[in-house]
Amino acid sequence: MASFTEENYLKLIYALSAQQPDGVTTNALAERTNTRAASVSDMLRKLAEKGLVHYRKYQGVTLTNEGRRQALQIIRRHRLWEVFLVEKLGFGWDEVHDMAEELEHIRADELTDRLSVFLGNPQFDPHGDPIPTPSGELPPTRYHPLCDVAAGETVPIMGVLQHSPAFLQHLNKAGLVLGCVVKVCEISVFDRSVALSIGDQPAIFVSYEVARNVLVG
Amino acid sequence: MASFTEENYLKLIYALSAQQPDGVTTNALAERTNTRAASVSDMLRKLAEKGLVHYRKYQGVTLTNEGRRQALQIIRRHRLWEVFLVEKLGFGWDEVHDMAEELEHIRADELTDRLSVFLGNPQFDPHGDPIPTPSGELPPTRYHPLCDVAAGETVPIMGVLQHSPAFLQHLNKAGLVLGCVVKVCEISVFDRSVALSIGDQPAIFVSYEVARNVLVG
DNA sequence: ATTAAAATTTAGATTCGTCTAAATTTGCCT
DNA sequence: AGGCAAATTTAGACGAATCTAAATTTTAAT
Repeated sequence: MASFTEENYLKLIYALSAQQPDGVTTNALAERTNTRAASVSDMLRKLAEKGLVHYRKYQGVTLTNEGRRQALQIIRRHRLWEVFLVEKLGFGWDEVHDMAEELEHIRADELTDRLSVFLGNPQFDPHGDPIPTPSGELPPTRYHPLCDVAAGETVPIMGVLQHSPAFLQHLNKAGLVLGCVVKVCEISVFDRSVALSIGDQPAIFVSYEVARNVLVG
Repeated sequence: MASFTEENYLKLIYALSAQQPDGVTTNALAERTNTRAASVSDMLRKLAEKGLVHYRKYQGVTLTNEGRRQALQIIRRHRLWEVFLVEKLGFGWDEVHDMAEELEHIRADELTDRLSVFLGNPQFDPHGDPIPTPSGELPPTRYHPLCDVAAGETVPIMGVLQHSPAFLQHLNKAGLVLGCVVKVCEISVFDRSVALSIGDQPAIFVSYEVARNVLVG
Protein backbone atom coordinates (compact mmCIF):
# COMPACT_ATOMS: atom_id res chain seq x y z
CA MET A 1 0.00 0.00 0.00
CA ALA A 2 1.43 3.33 -1.04
CA SER A 3 1.96 5.88 1.74
CA PHE A 4 0.50 9.35 1.75
CA THR A 5 3.76 10.70 0.37
CA GLU A 6 4.09 8.02 -2.25
CA GLU A 7 0.59 8.81 -3.43
CA ASN A 8 1.55 12.43 -3.92
CA TYR A 9 4.50 11.39 -6.05
CA LEU A 10 2.35 9.11 -8.20
CA LYS A 11 -0.18 11.84 -8.77
CA LEU A 12 2.50 14.32 -9.67
CA ILE A 13 4.32 11.95 -12.02
CA TYR A 14 1.01 11.36 -13.74
CA ALA A 15 0.41 15.09 -14.12
CA LEU A 16 3.90 15.84 -15.42
CA SER A 17 3.83 12.90 -17.83
CA ALA A 18 1.62 15.00 -20.08
CA GLN A 19 4.54 17.39 -20.58
CA GLN A 20 7.32 14.81 -20.41
CA PRO A 21 5.86 11.65 -21.88
CA ASP A 22 9.10 9.73 -22.11
CA GLY A 23 10.30 10.29 -18.59
CA VAL A 24 9.54 12.87 -15.90
CA THR A 25 12.79 14.38 -14.68
CA THR A 26 14.00 14.37 -11.11
CA ASN A 27 14.33 18.13 -11.06
CA ALA A 28 10.79 18.68 -12.30
CA LEU A 29 9.51 16.54 -9.43
CA ALA A 30 11.77 18.25 -6.90
CA GLU A 31 10.46 21.64 -7.93
CA ARG A 32 6.81 20.67 -7.66
CA THR A 33 7.14 18.77 -4.39
CA ASN A 34 9.21 21.53 -2.77
CA THR A 35 11.92 19.04 -1.95
CA ARG A 36 15.48 18.51 -3.13
CA ALA A 37 16.46 16.39 -6.09
CA ALA A 38 18.27 14.02 -3.72
CA SER A 39 15.04 13.27 -1.88
CA VAL A 40 13.26 12.63 -5.16
CA SER A 41 15.95 10.18 -6.24
CA ASP A 42 15.45 8.18 -3.06
CA MET A 43 11.71 8.11 -3.53
CA LEU A 44 11.93 7.05 -7.17
CA ARG A 45 14.12 4.13 -6.20
CA LYS A 46 11.54 3.09 -3.66
CA LEU A 47 8.60 3.48 -6.04
CA ALA A 48 10.50 1.43 -8.61
CA GLU A 49 11.07 -1.32 -6.05
CA LYS A 50 7.34 -1.38 -5.43
CA GLY A 51 6.66 -1.72 -9.12
CA LEU A 52 4.84 1.59 -9.43
CA VAL A 53 7.27 3.33 -11.80
CA HIS A 54 9.75 2.46 -14.51
CA TYR A 55 12.98 4.10 -13.43
CA ARG A 56 16.31 4.17 -15.18
CA LYS A 57 18.90 6.26 -13.39
CA TYR A 58 19.47 9.66 -14.95
CA GLN A 59 16.66 8.98 -17.45
CA GLY A 60 13.57 10.04 -15.54
CA VAL A 61 10.49 7.99 -14.62
CA THR A 62 7.26 6.84 -16.14
CA LEU A 63 4.38 5.13 -14.40
CA THR A 64 3.84 1.40 -14.68
CA ASN A 65 0.30 0.24 -15.39
CA GLU A 66 -0.20 -0.31 -11.67
CA GLY A 67 1.26 3.10 -10.88
CA ARG A 68 -1.05 4.77 -13.38
CA ARG A 69 -4.01 2.86 -12.00
CA GLN A 70 -3.25 4.12 -8.52
CA ALA A 71 -2.64 7.68 -9.72
CA LEU A 72 -6.03 7.71 -11.43
CA GLN A 73 -7.70 6.47 -8.25
CA ILE A 74 -6.21 9.37 -6.35
CA ILE A 75 -7.22 11.84 -9.03
CA ARG A 76 -10.73 10.40 -9.01
CA ARG A 77 -10.99 10.95 -5.28
CA HIS A 78 -9.52 14.44 -5.52
CA ARG A 79 -11.95 15.57 -8.17
CA LEU A 80 -15.00 14.02 -6.55
CA TRP A 81 -14.21 15.80 -3.27
CA GLU A 82 -13.78 19.05 -5.19
CA VAL A 83 -17.27 18.62 -6.60
CA PHE A 84 -18.57 17.97 -3.08
CA LEU A 85 -16.88 21.05 -1.67
CA VAL A 86 -18.20 23.34 -4.39
CA GLU A 87 -21.65 21.85 -5.05
CA LYS A 88 -22.62 20.83 -1.54
CA LEU A 89 -20.64 23.06 0.80
CA GLY A 90 -20.64 26.17 -1.37
CA PHE A 91 -16.92 26.79 -1.62
CA GLY A 92 -15.49 28.71 -4.57
CA TRP A 93 -13.48 26.82 -7.21
CA ASP A 94 -10.42 28.74 -6.03
CA GLU A 95 -10.75 27.50 -2.43
CA VAL A 96 -11.02 23.76 -2.72
CA HIS A 97 -7.66 22.52 -3.92
CA ASP A 98 -5.86 22.22 -0.59
CA MET A 99 -8.78 20.54 1.16
CA ALA A 100 -9.14 18.07 -1.69
CA GLU A 101 -5.40 17.34 -1.41
CA GLU A 102 -6.10 15.95 2.03
CA LEU A 103 -9.40 14.25 1.32
CA GLU A 104 -7.99 12.42 -1.70
CA HIS A 105 -5.82 10.20 0.50
CA ILE A 106 -8.72 8.46 2.17
CA ARG A 107 -8.71 5.21 0.28
CA ALA A 108 -11.95 3.44 1.26
CA ASP A 109 -13.46 2.49 -2.11
CA GLU A 110 -16.91 2.25 -0.65
CA LEU A 111 -16.64 5.88 0.45
CA THR A 112 -15.50 7.06 -2.95
CA ASP A 113 -18.20 5.17 -4.77
CA ARG A 114 -20.98 6.36 -2.49
CA LEU A 115 -19.69 9.91 -2.70
CA SER A 116 -19.85 9.69 -6.47
CA VAL A 117 -23.43 8.46 -6.36
CA PHE A 118 -24.36 11.15 -3.84
CA LEU A 119 -22.99 13.78 -6.22
CA GLY A 120 -24.86 12.30 -9.19
CA ASN A 121 -21.84 10.60 -10.74
CA PRO A 122 -20.36 13.82 -12.08
CA GLN A 123 -18.12 13.62 -15.15
CA PHE A 124 -16.15 16.79 -14.50
CA ASP A 125 -14.82 18.62 -11.49
CA PRO A 126 -15.38 22.35 -10.81
CA HIS A 127 -12.36 23.22 -12.97
CA GLY A 128 -13.62 21.25 -15.94
CA ASP A 129 -11.22 18.35 -15.42
CA PRO A 130 -12.67 14.94 -16.19
CA ILE A 131 -13.22 12.53 -13.30
CA PRO A 132 -11.77 9.04 -13.86
CA THR A 133 -14.21 6.16 -13.61
CA PRO A 134 -13.81 3.60 -10.80
CA SER A 135 -11.86 1.42 -13.22
CA GLY A 136 -9.55 4.29 -14.14
CA GLU A 137 -10.84 5.39 -17.50
CA LEU A 138 -10.58 9.01 -18.44
CA PRO A 139 -12.64 10.44 -21.31
CA PRO A 140 -10.14 12.06 -23.71
CA THR A 141 -11.38 15.64 -23.63
CA ARG A 142 -10.06 17.59 -26.55
CA TYR A 143 -10.16 21.21 -25.56
CA HIS A 144 -7.62 23.80 -26.65
CA PRO A 145 -6.06 26.81 -24.97
CA LEU A 146 -7.76 30.17 -25.40
CA CYS A 147 -4.54 31.63 -26.79
CA ASP A 148 -4.89 29.41 -29.88
CA VAL A 149 -8.35 30.65 -30.84
CA ALA A 150 -8.52 32.87 -33.92
CA ALA A 151 -9.91 36.39 -33.56
CA GLY A 152 -13.62 36.48 -34.32
CA GLU A 153 -14.44 33.04 -32.95
CA THR A 154 -16.92 32.51 -30.11
CA VAL A 155 -16.18 29.65 -27.70
CA PRO A 156 -17.28 28.31 -24.31
CA ILE A 157 -14.81 28.10 -21.43
CA MET A 158 -14.40 24.42 -20.60
CA GLY A 159 -11.48 24.20 -18.18
CA VAL A 160 -8.21 25.53 -16.85
CA LEU A 161 -4.64 24.30 -16.93
CA GLN A 162 -3.75 25.78 -13.56
CA HIS A 163 -5.45 25.48 -10.19
CA SER A 164 -3.68 28.03 -8.05
CA PRO A 165 -6.05 30.17 -6.01
CA ALA A 166 -4.39 33.32 -7.39
CA PHE A 167 -5.09 32.32 -10.98
CA LEU A 168 -8.65 31.22 -10.32
CA GLN A 169 -9.44 34.36 -8.34
CA HIS A 170 -8.07 36.37 -11.24
CA LEU A 171 -10.51 34.60 -13.55
CA ASN A 172 -13.34 35.23 -11.08
CA LYS A 173 -12.61 38.95 -11.14
CA ALA A 174 -12.59 38.96 -14.94
CA GLY A 175 -15.92 37.13 -14.93
CA LEU A 176 -14.41 34.10 -16.66
CA VAL A 177 -16.17 31.14 -15.12
CA LEU A 178 -16.70 27.62 -16.40
CA GLY A 179 -19.32 27.41 -19.13
CA CYS A 180 -19.21 31.12 -19.84
CA VAL A 181 -19.16 31.87 -23.60
CA VAL A 182 -16.62 34.38 -24.84
CA LYS A 183 -15.95 36.03 -28.17
CA VAL A 184 -12.29 36.54 -29.05
CA CYS A 185 -12.20 40.08 -30.42
CA GLU A 186 -8.52 40.56 -31.05
CA ILE A 187 -5.14 39.13 -30.25
CA SER A 188 -2.45 41.72 -29.73
CA VAL A 189 0.57 41.28 -31.94
CA PHE A 190 2.58 43.16 -29.34
CA ASP A 191 2.20 40.96 -26.25
CA ARG A 192 -0.24 38.27 -27.43
CA SER A 193 -2.80 39.48 -24.87
CA VAL A 194 -6.38 38.69 -25.85
CA ALA A 195 -9.37 41.02 -26.04
CA LEU A 196 -12.59 39.18 -25.15
CA SER A 197 -16.23 40.03 -24.91
CA ILE A 198 -18.83 38.19 -22.85
CA GLY A 199 -22.33 38.80 -24.19
CA ASP A 200 -22.95 42.51 -24.64
CA GLN A 201 -20.49 43.66 -22.02
CA PRO A 202 -17.50 45.83 -22.90
CA ALA A 203 -14.38 43.92 -23.92
CA ILE A 204 -11.90 42.75 -21.32
CA PHE A 205 -8.25 42.04 -21.82
CA VAL A 206 -6.42 38.99 -20.57
CA SER A 207 -2.68 38.39 -20.69
CA TYR A 208 -1.14 35.66 -22.80
CA GLU A 209 -0.29 33.86 -19.58
CA VAL A 210 -3.99 33.75 -18.70
CA ALA A 211 -5.10 32.81 -22.23
CA ARG A 212 -2.59 29.98 -22.28
CA ASN A 213 -4.12 28.49 -19.13
CA VAL A 214 -7.77 28.73 -20.06
CA LEU A 215 -9.25 25.87 -22.07
CA VAL A 216 -12.12 26.42 -24.49
CA GLY A 217 -14.35 24.02 -26.38
CA MET B 1 0.39 22.26 15.24
CA ALA B 2 -0.17 18.75 16.49
CA SER B 3 0.67 15.93 14.07
CA PHE B 4 -1.79 13.29 12.97
CA THR B 5 -0.41 10.95 15.62
CA GLU B 6 -0.43 13.56 18.36
CA GLU B 7 -4.06 14.26 17.57
CA ASN B 8 -4.90 10.61 18.09
CA TYR B 9 -3.23 10.66 21.48
CA LEU B 10 -5.13 13.79 22.53
CA LYS B 11 -8.43 12.28 21.48
CA LEU B 12 -7.68 9.07 23.32
CA ILE B 13 -6.52 10.80 26.49
CA TYR B 14 -9.76 12.76 26.43
CA ALA B 15 -11.80 9.59 26.07
CA LEU B 16 -9.97 7.70 28.82
CA SER B 17 -10.11 10.67 31.19
CA ALA B 18 -13.73 9.80 31.82
CA GLN B 19 -12.58 6.54 33.43
CA GLN B 20 -9.33 7.84 34.92
CA PRO B 21 -10.02 11.46 35.84
CA ASP B 22 -6.85 12.01 37.82
CA GLY B 23 -4.39 10.72 35.29
CA VAL B 24 -4.64 8.38 32.32
CA THR B 25 -2.05 5.64 32.66
CA THR B 26 0.65 4.86 30.14
CA ASN B 27 -0.46 1.25 29.84
CA ALA B 28 -4.06 2.21 29.16
CA LEU B 29 -2.86 4.38 26.28
CA ALA B 30 -0.49 1.72 25.00
CA GLU B 31 -3.28 -0.83 24.89
CA ARG B 32 -5.66 1.41 22.99
CA THR B 33 -3.09 2.73 20.50
CA ASN B 34 -1.69 -0.73 19.82
CA THR B 35 1.78 0.48 20.67
CA ARG B 36 4.21 -0.27 23.48
CA ALA B 37 4.31 1.57 26.77
CA ALA B 38 7.78 2.84 25.85
CA SER B 39 6.41 4.58 22.77
CA VAL B 40 3.65 6.15 24.82
CA SER B 41 6.16 7.51 27.33
CA ASP B 42 8.07 9.23 24.55
CA MET B 43 4.93 10.74 23.14
CA LEU B 44 3.71 11.98 26.52
CA ARG B 45 7.00 13.76 27.07
CA LYS B 46 6.59 15.45 23.71
CA LEU B 47 2.97 16.43 24.32
CA ALA B 48 3.98 17.85 27.69
CA GLU B 49 6.72 19.92 26.03
CA LYS B 50 4.08 21.32 23.68
CA GLY B 51 1.87 22.23 26.60
CA LEU B 52 -0.96 19.91 25.62
CA VAL B 53 -0.86 17.63 28.68
CA HIS B 54 0.10 17.75 32.33
CA TYR B 55 2.57 14.93 32.79
CA ARG B 56 4.33 13.77 35.92
CA LYS B 57 6.44 10.70 35.39
CA TYR B 58 4.85 7.48 36.61
CA GLN B 59 1.68 9.42 37.51
CA GLY B 60 -0.25 9.41 34.25
CA VAL B 61 -1.44 12.38 32.18
CA THR B 62 -4.30 14.80 32.06
CA LEU B 63 -5.08 17.29 29.32
CA THR B 64 -4.24 20.96 29.70
CA ASN B 65 -6.95 23.43 28.71
CA GLU B 66 -5.33 23.77 25.29
CA GLY B 67 -5.06 20.00 24.96
CA ARG B 68 -8.72 19.57 25.81
CA ARG B 69 -9.66 22.30 23.37
CA GLN B 70 -7.82 20.51 20.58
CA ALA B 71 -9.27 17.13 21.56
CA LEU B 72 -12.78 18.55 21.37
CA GLN B 73 -12.08 20.00 17.93
CA ILE B 74 -11.04 16.58 16.71
CA ILE B 75 -14.09 14.94 18.27
CA ARG B 76 -16.29 17.59 16.67
CA ARG B 77 -14.87 16.81 13.26
CA HIS B 78 -15.13 13.05 13.82
CA ARG B 79 -18.77 13.18 14.81
CA LEU B 80 -19.79 15.59 12.08
CA TRP B 81 -18.24 13.33 9.45
CA GLU B 82 -20.06 10.37 10.98
CA VAL B 83 -23.33 12.22 10.53
CA PHE B 84 -22.38 12.94 6.92
CA LEU B 85 -21.51 9.33 6.21
CA VAL B 86 -24.74 8.01 7.68
CA GLU B 87 -27.21 10.74 6.72
CA LYS B 88 -25.87 11.67 3.30
CA LEU B 89 -24.02 8.64 2.02
CA GLY B 90 -26.25 6.01 3.58
CA PHE B 91 -23.68 4.05 5.55
CA GLY B 92 -24.74 2.06 8.63
CA TRP B 93 -23.73 3.32 12.07
CA ASP B 94 -21.48 0.28 12.37
CA GLU B 95 -19.51 1.15 9.23
CA VAL B 96 -18.45 4.74 9.72
CA HIS B 97 -15.93 4.74 12.53
CA ASP B 98 -12.77 4.01 10.57
CA MET B 99 -13.55 6.45 7.79
CA ALA B 100 -14.31 9.18 10.33
CA GLU B 101 -10.97 8.41 11.99
CA GLU B 102 -9.30 9.61 8.83
CA LEU B 103 -11.60 12.48 7.98
CA GLU B 104 -11.29 13.96 11.49
CA HIS B 105 -7.69 14.96 10.89
CA ILE B 106 -8.49 17.49 8.20
CA ARG B 107 -8.19 20.67 10.17
CA ALA B 108 -9.59 23.40 7.92
CA ASP B 109 -12.08 25.19 10.20
CA GLU B 110 -13.99 26.56 7.25
CA LEU B 111 -14.59 23.01 6.06
CA THR B 112 -15.80 21.83 9.45
CA ASP B 113 -18.12 24.77 9.90
CA ARG B 114 -19.64 24.49 6.42
CA LEU B 115 -20.05 20.75 6.87
CA SER B 116 -21.94 21.40 10.08
CA VAL B 117 -24.25 23.88 8.35
CA PHE B 118 -24.75 21.48 5.44
CA LEU B 119 -25.83 18.79 7.90
CA GLY B 120 -28.20 21.17 9.69
CA ASN B 121 -25.94 21.76 12.69
CA PRO B 122 -26.65 18.38 14.25
CA GLN B 123 -26.31 18.04 18.03
CA PHE B 124 -25.65 14.31 18.11
CA ASP B 125 -23.81 11.81 15.97
CA PRO B 126 -25.33 8.52 14.73
CA HIS B 127 -24.33 6.80 17.99
CA GLY B 128 -26.05 9.41 20.14
CA ASP B 129 -22.81 11.11 21.17
CA PRO B 130 -23.03 14.88 21.47
CA ILE B 131 -21.15 17.01 18.95
CA PRO B 132 -18.98 19.73 20.52
CA THR B 133 -19.67 23.28 19.40
CA PRO B 134 -17.02 25.19 17.43
CA SER B 135 -15.86 26.71 20.71
CA GLY B 136 -15.55 23.31 22.34
CA GLU B 137 -18.64 23.11 24.50
CA LEU B 138 -20.26 19.77 25.06
CA PRO B 139 -23.84 19.52 26.37
CA PRO B 140 -23.65 17.35 29.50
CA THR B 141 -25.93 14.51 28.47
CA ARG B 142 -27.02 12.51 31.45
CA TYR B 143 -27.99 9.11 30.18
CA HIS B 144 -27.51 5.88 32.10
CA PRO B 145 -26.59 2.37 31.09
CA LEU B 146 -29.38 -0.06 30.31
CA CYS B 147 -28.05 -2.47 32.92
CA ASP B 148 -29.00 0.03 35.67
CA VAL B 149 -32.66 0.29 34.68
CA ALA B 150 -35.13 -1.38 37.05
CA ALA B 151 -37.37 -4.15 35.73
CA GLY B 152 -40.69 -2.77 34.55
CA GLU B 153 -39.39 0.57 33.32
CA THR B 154 -39.76 1.70 29.70
CA VAL B 155 -36.96 3.82 28.26
CA PRO B 156 -35.67 5.12 24.91
CA ILE B 157 -32.24 4.08 23.63
CA MET B 158 -30.12 7.22 23.49
CA GLY B 159 -26.57 6.09 22.83
CA VAL B 160 -23.83 3.51 23.14
CA LEU B 161 -20.59 3.30 25.09
CA GLN B 162 -18.81 1.26 22.46
CA HIS B 163 -18.41 1.82 18.74
CA SER B 164 -16.92 -1.42 17.50
CA PRO B 165 -18.59 -2.72 14.34
CA ALA B 166 -19.15 -6.08 16.03
CA PHE B 167 -21.06 -4.53 18.91
CA LEU B 168 -23.14 -2.24 16.70
CA GLN B 169 -23.98 -5.06 14.28
CA HIS B 170 -25.07 -7.13 17.26
CA LEU B 171 -27.46 -4.33 18.24
CA ASN B 172 -28.73 -4.11 14.66
CA LYS B 173 -29.58 -7.80 14.70
CA ALA B 174 -31.41 -7.42 17.99
CA GLY B 175 -33.35 -4.48 16.55
CA LEU B 176 -31.86 -2.09 19.10
CA VAL B 177 -31.39 1.14 17.19
CA LEU B 178 -31.11 4.72 18.41
CA GLY B 179 -34.44 6.18 19.52
CA CYS B 180 -36.08 2.78 19.83
CA VAL B 181 -38.15 2.46 23.03
CA VAL B 182 -37.69 -0.69 25.10
CA LYS B 183 -39.38 -2.10 28.16
CA VAL B 184 -37.13 -3.86 30.64
CA CYS B 185 -39.04 -7.01 31.52
CA GLU B 186 -36.62 -8.77 33.79
CA ILE B 187 -33.02 -8.79 34.89
CA SER B 188 -31.62 -12.24 35.50
CA VAL B 189 -30.13 -12.72 38.94
CA PHE B 190 -27.99 -15.47 37.48
CA ASP B 191 -25.98 -13.64 34.82
CA ARG B 192 -27.46 -10.12 34.92
CA SER B 193 -28.71 -10.55 31.35
CA VAL B 194 -31.72 -8.38 30.51
CA ALA B 195 -35.04 -9.39 28.99
CA LEU B 196 -36.47 -6.60 26.84
CA SER B 197 -39.53 -6.03 24.78
CA ILE B 198 -39.90 -3.59 21.93
CA GLY B 199 -43.54 -2.70 21.31
CA ASP B 200 -45.62 -5.84 21.05
CA GLN B 201 -42.85 -8.08 19.84
CA PRO B 202 -41.73 -11.11 21.83
CA ALA B 203 -39.05 -10.41 24.43
CA ILE B 204 -35.39 -10.51 23.49
CA PHE B 205 -32.47 -11.18 25.78
CA VAL B 206 -29.29 -9.19 25.88
CA SER B 207 -26.20 -10.02 27.87
CA TYR B 208 -24.96 -7.87 30.74
CA GLU B 209 -22.06 -6.87 28.52
CA VAL B 210 -24.49 -5.46 25.98
CA ALA B 211 -26.73 -3.81 28.59
CA ARG B 212 -23.70 -2.15 30.15
CA ASN B 213 -22.83 -0.52 26.81
CA VAL B 214 -26.26 0.74 25.81
CA LEU B 215 -27.34 4.13 27.12
CA VAL B 216 -30.99 4.94 27.75
CA GLY B 217 -32.74 8.22 28.55
C1' DA C 1 8.92 -2.30 56.81
C1' DT C 2 10.45 -5.41 53.11
C1' DT C 3 10.27 -7.00 48.93
C1' DA C 4 8.46 -8.98 44.73
C1' DA C 5 5.53 -7.84 40.94
C1' DA C 6 3.68 -4.51 37.98
C1' DA C 7 4.03 -0.26 35.74
C1' DT C 8 6.79 3.00 33.68
C1' DT C 9 10.84 5.20 31.83
C1' DT C 10 15.39 5.25 29.62
C1' DA C 11 18.73 3.62 26.23
C1' DG C 12 19.70 2.35 21.88
C1' DA C 13 18.08 0.78 17.34
C1' DT C 14 14.86 1.02 13.04
C1' DT C 15 12.01 2.95 9.21
C1' DC C 16 10.30 6.88 6.58
C1' DG C 17 11.00 10.99 4.34
C1' DT C 18 13.79 14.53 4.30
C1' DC C 19 18.34 17.26 4.17
C1' DT C 20 23.43 18.85 2.69
C1' DA C 21 27.58 17.88 0.61
C1' DA C 22 30.16 15.23 -2.41
C1' DA C 23 30.51 12.19 -6.35
C1' DT C 24 28.92 10.78 -10.77
C1' DT C 25 26.68 10.90 -15.29
C1' DT C 26 24.88 13.27 -19.23
C1' DG C 27 24.94 16.27 -22.87
C1' DC C 28 26.21 20.32 -25.07
C1' DC C 29 29.65 23.48 -27.14
C1' DT C 30 33.64 24.38 -29.42
C1' DA D 1 37.10 14.61 -29.22
C1' DG D 2 37.50 17.26 -24.97
C1' DG D 3 35.82 19.48 -21.27
C1' DC D 4 32.60 21.96 -18.64
C1' DA D 5 28.02 22.80 -16.72
C1' DA D 6 23.83 20.99 -15.48
C1' DA D 7 21.33 17.20 -13.80
C1' DT D 8 21.27 13.39 -10.99
C1' DT D 9 22.68 10.03 -7.64
C1' DT D 10 25.17 8.49 -3.51
C1' DA D 11 26.75 9.07 1.20
C1' DG D 12 25.90 10.33 5.62
C1' DA D 13 22.85 12.65 8.81
C1' DC D 14 18.45 14.02 11.18
C1' DG D 15 13.58 14.22 13.29
C1' DA D 16 9.37 11.62 14.00
C1' DA D 17 7.32 7.61 15.71
C1' DT D 18 8.03 3.29 16.68
C1' DC D 19 10.43 -1.01 18.70
C1' DT D 20 13.15 -4.25 22.26
C1' DA D 21 15.71 -4.76 26.25
C1' DA D 22 17.29 -2.97 30.42
C1' DA D 23 16.80 0.12 34.34
C1' DT D 24 13.90 2.42 37.52
C1' DT D 25 9.81 3.64 40.26
C1' DT D 26 5.50 2.52 42.32
C1' DT D 27 2.34 -0.50 44.50
C1' DA D 28 0.65 -4.01 47.04
C1' DA D 29 1.33 -8.17 49.82
C1' DT D 30 3.21 -10.20 53.61
